[in-house]
Amino acid sequence: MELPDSTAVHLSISAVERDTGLSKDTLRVWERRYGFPSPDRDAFGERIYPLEQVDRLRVIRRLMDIGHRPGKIIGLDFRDLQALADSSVGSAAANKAAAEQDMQPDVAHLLAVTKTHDIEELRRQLGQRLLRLGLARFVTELVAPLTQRIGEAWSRGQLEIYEEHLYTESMQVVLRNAIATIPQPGSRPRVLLTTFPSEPHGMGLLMAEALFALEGCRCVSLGTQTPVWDIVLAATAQDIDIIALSFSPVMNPNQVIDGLNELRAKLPRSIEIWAGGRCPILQRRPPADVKVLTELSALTTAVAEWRRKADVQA
Amino acid sequence: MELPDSTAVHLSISAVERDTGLSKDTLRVWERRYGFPSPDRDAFGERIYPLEQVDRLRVIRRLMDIGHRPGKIIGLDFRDLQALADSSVGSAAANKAAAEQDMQPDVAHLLAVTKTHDIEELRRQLGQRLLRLGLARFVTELVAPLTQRIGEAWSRGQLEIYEEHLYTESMQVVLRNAIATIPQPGSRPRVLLTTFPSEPHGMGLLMAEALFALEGCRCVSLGTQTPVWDIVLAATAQDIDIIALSFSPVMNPNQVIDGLNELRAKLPRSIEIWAGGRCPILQRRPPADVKVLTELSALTTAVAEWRRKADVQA
DNA sequence: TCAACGGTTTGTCCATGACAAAAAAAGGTT
DNA sequence: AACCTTTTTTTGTCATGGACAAACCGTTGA
Repeated sequence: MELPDSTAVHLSISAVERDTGLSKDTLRVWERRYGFPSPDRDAFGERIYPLEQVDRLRVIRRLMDIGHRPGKIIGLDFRDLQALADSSVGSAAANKAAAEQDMQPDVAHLLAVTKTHDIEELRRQLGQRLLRLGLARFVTELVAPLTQRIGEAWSRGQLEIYEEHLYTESMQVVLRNAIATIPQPGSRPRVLLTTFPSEPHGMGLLMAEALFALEGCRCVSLGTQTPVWDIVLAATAQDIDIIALSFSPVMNPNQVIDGLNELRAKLPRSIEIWAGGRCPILQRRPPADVKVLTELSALTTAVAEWRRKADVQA
Repeated sequence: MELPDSTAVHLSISAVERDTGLSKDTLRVWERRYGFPSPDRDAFGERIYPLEQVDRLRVIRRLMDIGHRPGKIIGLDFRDLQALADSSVGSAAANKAAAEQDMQPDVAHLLAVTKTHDIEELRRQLGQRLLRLGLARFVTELVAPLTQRIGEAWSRGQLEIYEEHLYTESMQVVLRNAIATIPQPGSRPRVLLTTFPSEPHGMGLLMAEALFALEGCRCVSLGTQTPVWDIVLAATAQDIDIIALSFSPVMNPNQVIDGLNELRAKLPRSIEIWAGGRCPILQRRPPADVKVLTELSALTTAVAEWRRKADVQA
């Protein structure tokens, strides 16, 4: 497949912002300070970024999420970045070998199935695993790690966007179906699930909803991308106890922190905020008065703890 | 609820960007040109926006989505804006009277139920209607008009964003469940469903998927917001006959046209593009070689026609 | 009725300067 | 060596003001 015309292999600054998550300001200031990226200019003097530079920016972005600082890594070439990425992923989570060895055979297998584009087969296998493991283990042991692998594979360029979409859609169908079969008791806590406006990924929400529902919580999902103020409105209108928010690694760290602080300030103290998802900033600088769930498996105990506290007060 | 300190009732420029969808550049240039918004400054000389101005910005944004231009409406005060919103929605579609008179009793009833925030009740009633009408009529006669009303009510400010989210989520659950029960034959045409990157609304896709599936088509949904190039990749990889795209009224007309042309250019002639949804530009200036479905009900006959053509060629 | 055309509106881009907050480095004490 | 405090460096975001293409609007002429 060919890409003949030059417009196709260059991206505008706003396209790069969208694709990398780096703001226009940041892109310009990096160019000024570090000399990278070094976009060409079109006939109007506007920046146009070659695809290879955008790819490199994505890797840099990913390394920064792990904790590296731009000044140190921005000069490295693609090969060094890739090597650093591979090694850092290991050391950061202390699971170097885990990448291939510890990966559940099931996870590896399903990752492979995803790459074959055979959706029927993928969906069938997912359904099978669901029945075998039960919903709780299905979510914590398979969906969570598999989704993470898919994300990693995508950001390494090993997976096309549409393949990721196919996976997400299939998995959503399976999860939603499973959730629908759980009877909804009117029990406490009442949980509101959603994401911030800049977070379009809904998979984390579904995983959380499944686990909350299994614990007998009353779930109210708003879907993705709800403005902060509307989260407040919905929480009060629906008599909510816990607001569960999901964050993916691609979210702008500042928006995460600002949003959480703003939400906390506008919300009555009695409503708790729980934040989950594989977003680095949450672990590095968790805001006060927000419960950060590092692992999905922590959700069950957290609910139990909430109930104990509620009983004491009552 | 009190918000005593000044930081709480003011938002930074990035917070306003997040909440209104207006870029920082736009916010600054409006201030320069029109004198609105007119944010205060904090101790460091940075803009801080009072909540009331943010609310007004949101209304302006809504009106612009309908087709108004900022220069004309930005000077109006809140009351005038509200009035304009009311009248515009009606006159634009030339269905002023229709708004209340022609509305199916069911649609009106469910709109009312949505406003009560009682999701269980809403979901129960939807399920009931689904059984009574059957999926095809449920989609064309109830979901489509109801979704439209909800959108209108929202743009008139009669419905909060979170109420719209609640409706969307409930309806999606019902529709997805219904779709899951349809057996999937391996039959032609194979249909790929998705939206362009700037179109986050997935309801139209679900409605279309339901109808396609009922016609015995093989549906492959990518969910929302797939880049054009990935649509091409997916279509070829999945051996697709028809690409079905959904557009809501809020989509930027240029992006609609540009995207469709780009897609058409990159796609083999044998793959058809069908575009649906209540997007004005589609009817005013439909691009060549793209089938525009004005009404959902036209989908059934369109599929029949496609099959006839396919038979002739075979 | 429609198409072509000039004027206006509007969003986005650019360059450069500034500065607070976070991180790292340096220094001093137990 | 371990720990706290202070300085220095790094880094992202904000501000200003100028520029311009593309979209839009109203008008003219066929």
